[in-house]
Parts: sequence; structure tokens; C-alpha cells
Amino acid sequence: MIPDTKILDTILHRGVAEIIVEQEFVELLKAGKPLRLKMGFDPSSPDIHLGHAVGLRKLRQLQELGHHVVLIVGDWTARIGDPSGMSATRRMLTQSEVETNAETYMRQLFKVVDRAKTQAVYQSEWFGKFDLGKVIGLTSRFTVAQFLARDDFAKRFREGRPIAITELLYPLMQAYDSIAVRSDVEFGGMDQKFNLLVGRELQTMEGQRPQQCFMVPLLVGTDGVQKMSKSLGNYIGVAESPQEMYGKVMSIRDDLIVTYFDLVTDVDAAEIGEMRQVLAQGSVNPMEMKKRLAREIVSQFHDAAAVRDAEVHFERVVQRGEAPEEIPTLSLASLQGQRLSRVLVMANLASSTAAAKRLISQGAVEKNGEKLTDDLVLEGLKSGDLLKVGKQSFLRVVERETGSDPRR
RNA sequence: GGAGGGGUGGGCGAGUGGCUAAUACCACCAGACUGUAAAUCUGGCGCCCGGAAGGGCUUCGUAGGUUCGAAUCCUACCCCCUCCA
Repeated sequence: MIPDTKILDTILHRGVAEIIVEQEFVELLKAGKPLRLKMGFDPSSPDIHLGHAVGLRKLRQLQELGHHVVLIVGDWTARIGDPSGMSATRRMLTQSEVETNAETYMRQLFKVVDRAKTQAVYQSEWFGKFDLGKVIGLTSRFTVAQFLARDDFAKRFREGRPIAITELLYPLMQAYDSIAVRSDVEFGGMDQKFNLLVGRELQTMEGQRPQQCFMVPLLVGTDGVQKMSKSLGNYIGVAESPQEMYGKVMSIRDDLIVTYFDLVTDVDAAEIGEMRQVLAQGSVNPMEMKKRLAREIVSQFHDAAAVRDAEVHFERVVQRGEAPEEIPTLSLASLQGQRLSRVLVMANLASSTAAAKRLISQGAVEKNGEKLTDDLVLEGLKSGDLLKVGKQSFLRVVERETGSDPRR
């Protein structure tokens, strides 16, 4: 299918950092023939988050035009670890770990990408047969200088920090994947630029038409500073519960609202432009806009009812500081005669008695809305009493356990 | 093959015999503020006993040793890095 100008414009400009070579890419799209869109992942980290979604949404848009995704399960590159993240060499994964991770990954991937138009292949299909001769052949095509041109290698080299030789192999392997699957376009974040370009070069050397490199911007994580990543813990996972997702979106800083709308929602560009304006003027409470954002994001992964529930939950627990519908309980009998710090530990509201005491002395503990500032035995505890620790942790005292044990 | 540097609490990184459960910063937790956030400010940030005051225990790569007393000194071992060849 040949895209009309509006769709083409969205594909080329919304949520895109750079396309190499944009003109060639446009021509390929206009030719209307199905393209092979390459996207790789290492099965060492199977969780997909909104940062990945930026690129995956692009794949989806292109699938809607009839193009095909070739998903590469990097069961060999996972052993090395992508140096783009500067991580240390990883241990080898077992075959079954790889398969489990790949499965998890794909289940999450297909929340965004069209399964019917996706083909998954394992790197081991070609690297499993590689012998030393081929490895040497591959490495002989590039020079150290070429690799040192890459930013992070150059930096580490300059600072005298180690670069494992296997790390140099990573881009080569990724590039070879492009040959193996005859990639037309490879997708990745801006941090993948070097790797994608090596693919282009290698394809040219092998007489293949060089792939186009499609790079998306890196989404800033919930900390508002660093790129979203699992290891930094600042991510919003696509497999998370509606409540978690909604809450995490609400916790991003105001100045990221527009970026998020732009990169991870389908809200019309013109409308986003208006938002930018009203936000700048201060004529709207950013919170309201963020709620809209949260709804837009959550609804991509959950049904409408779940989205509403998540919002109600947020308003209740976070905005009004009330107890949610479901809170952990402990029986009166088990708490009788126990000191407050002990109770908090039993209820899993504190990680140790020392921690519990800190919370108490800092005024973070309430019983039925009344502050408790001494670590004493709770007198007159009765069924129905509500303990609150911090802003959002609760415990209900009940006559008898009904099953949900907070200690689990 | 040779020379040298280093392994400290979640991270980074001070400390080189007692004043050190161990500086600072980041992360994190709580409180205040607030429009959800962010920012800011205040406090906290090994575990156990005690209402508290206070007391005890365990931590500075691993295992031993010296000493009244060690993260700090000695010995052995493990691991990491840099430079020269």
C-alpha cells in the first residue's frame, strides 16, 4: 500500500530521531512493495516498556501499510551484552532461558506490533553454524579506527577503561543479522546508530541493498533525567497493571507531558500543539492533562473498564489519601499485645523493627487518622481499625483472617 | 615476562590503629510545602533488645594473625585494572 501524504508525514516525522537515508526510505515506501523491517532484541531482558514502544509503534504503523517485521531473537549477542549500555560481559544464557525470555518478550511485543505480520527468527539459525574462518572473515572487514569512531568506545578508550574484544564483535554480529534476514530497514533507538550503520556497510560489501536506518528518540524515564530503562528502574512496563501504569504516568514531571503525548500516544499532532500552548500559558492544571495522558497510555494495553478503575483508584488513594478498596488485613488475635513496631513488621509495612521505629518517630504512622508517635503496645485495638503508614500503605484489623495475608 | 594500582554500606567515593556503623554526594524512605508531579526545605537511611535513656550484635574481597583495641598493621588466598615488553 502506498501511503498518503498525511500518513507518510506521521511516519517520517512523529517520534523519529533520524532516518538514514530518508530520501531512499521514502522511495521504498512509495514503491509500495512489502519491506522487511528488522528489529532485534536480546533475550537477556525480556520486559518491554514505553521506551521500546516508541519504536514498536513505528513498526505497527508500517505494518498497517503492508510491511513485514522480522524479529531477531539475539540469543548470541545476548551473551556479549550490548556495549551501548556499557554493561559488563554477561554470562551465557541457557537454551531454555532464552526460549522463556523470548516468549515473554513476544507476548508483550504483540501488544503493540501485529503478530500476523511478524516473523521471528533466532540468531543461532545462522551463528550456530559459524566457524572460526567466518568469524575472521567478518572481523577483517573493519578496522579498529572505525570502531573507535563510535562515541562510547572512544570515550572508554580515552579514559583507559576496558573494552572487551567481544564487545567489538557485537556490532558485527548485529550487522551480519541484517544480511541473514535481508533487512530493508532496521529500527532502533538513537543509541543504536553505530550498530545500524555497520549493518548498512556490511550489506553493501556483500552486494545487498543497504538497509535504511530508522532511529527513534530515547524516551526519558519516570525520573525525568535518564533514558527509560529497566536497569535504572525508571520505566513503565507494557505488562504492568492498569493501576501501576496510571500511577507511574502521573508521577512523571510536568515538562515531559507533551513529549509523552508525542511519542507514545496517537493523539493528533495539532491537538498536542494546543496542549503545548495551554501548558505554557498555565491556563490549565497540568494534572488534568496528565490524567488524559495516563488514560491514553493505559488504554493501549488494557480495556476501558480497567482504565476507569485505575483512575478512580488514583484519585482515591493518591489524591485524597484514602484507603483503596482492597487492603491487606491481619487478625485481631495475632496483633493483640504486640508493640506497634512489631505490628508494622508483621503487616509488611516496614522491613525491620528498626525501620518501623524510624517511621513511627517521624510521624508516618496513623491509626484511624490519628498519629501514633510512640512505639507502644496498641491498647484497645479493635476489628475495623485502620493503620496507615506513609502515604499509601494500609492495614485493616479484622476479627479473623479472610485469606489475604499481608506477610506474603 | 616485568612494574605498579586497587577491591569499603544500593551506586559513586572518603577514611589508613581508638574520636568510625564508618565523610560527602546520588539513589531511597518519611515529614513539611503543593495543583498530580517536579523543585525546595527538614529528618532518616545495618540488625536486635528497650517506652525511652541506653545497651548488644554483625559489617569495609576471603581466611587467618598482631594488638587492650583494626576498614586501617602482618601473612596467605581470590578477583579487578593500568603501564612496559
